[in-house]
Amino acid sequence: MEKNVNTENVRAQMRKGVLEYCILLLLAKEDAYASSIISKLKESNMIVVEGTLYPLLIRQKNQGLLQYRWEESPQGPPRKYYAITDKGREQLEEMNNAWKEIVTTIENIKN
Amino acid sequence: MEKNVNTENVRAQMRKGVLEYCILLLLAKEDAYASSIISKLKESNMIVVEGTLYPLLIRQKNQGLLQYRWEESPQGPPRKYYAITDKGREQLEEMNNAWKEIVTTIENIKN
DNA sequence: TTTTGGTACTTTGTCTTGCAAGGTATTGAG
DNA sequence: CTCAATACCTTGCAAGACAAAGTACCAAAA
Repeated sequence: MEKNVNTENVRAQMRKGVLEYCILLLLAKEDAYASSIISKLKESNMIVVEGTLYPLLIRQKNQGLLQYRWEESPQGPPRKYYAITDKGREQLEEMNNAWKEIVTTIENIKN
Repeated sequence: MEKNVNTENVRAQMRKGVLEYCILLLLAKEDAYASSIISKLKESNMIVVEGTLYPLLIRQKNQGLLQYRWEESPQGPPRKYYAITDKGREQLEEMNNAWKEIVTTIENIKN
């Protein structure tokens, strides 16, 4: 079905633009490790895969937006819990504003 | 000013996700040529440059979403007027839905 | 007639980023 | 001691945004 492929592309592209925003939104509420972030985003229809998320988390950590700590898991290997930093919260503020602007812009273009 | 650079990056990334959507929204209202599209988007705070827009229009044309015709200009070289096709309008419908979903998703994540 | 300035379209090269696919490591159950 | 489940990480490819440079057309001034 060509239509479904197309539809997925369209959604995928829009998601990309707000992925980093979503990560910060989630981590602003509570610390989380990569696999749990993927689960949470999936619940919200934001499909992300490991190969996308891990590099993204590392990038945000390198920018000083996130930090992490290791925690034992009840089962399996230890988990890398990410937490948002003060700088991350500042960035999140910027993103909140940027998001509002984009939404407004789209409304404007639609008239 | 590091903050401004960052702010611009944030906005730029979000814009990317909706650029194709904005083009179709504009062309659904009236035909336009590249330079005028850039002007219109600039008015709406959607900064786009030539090197981004031209390949994008060509891509959308190759996908059958747009078609074009040449028109004389009152001054300077002729203009390539783009018009949205039926297929383009279908795609626009998909994008409208995708956009609504994304907005809803962000609201959900914010709680 | 040649130059200049404005308008418009196009291409090239670089850099970033998303993602599929494959890899490594830890733990507990059978 | 293997197997399954859970986690984390890396590599290689492809798409796309953008800066910068290039081409082309037209009209008016020099």
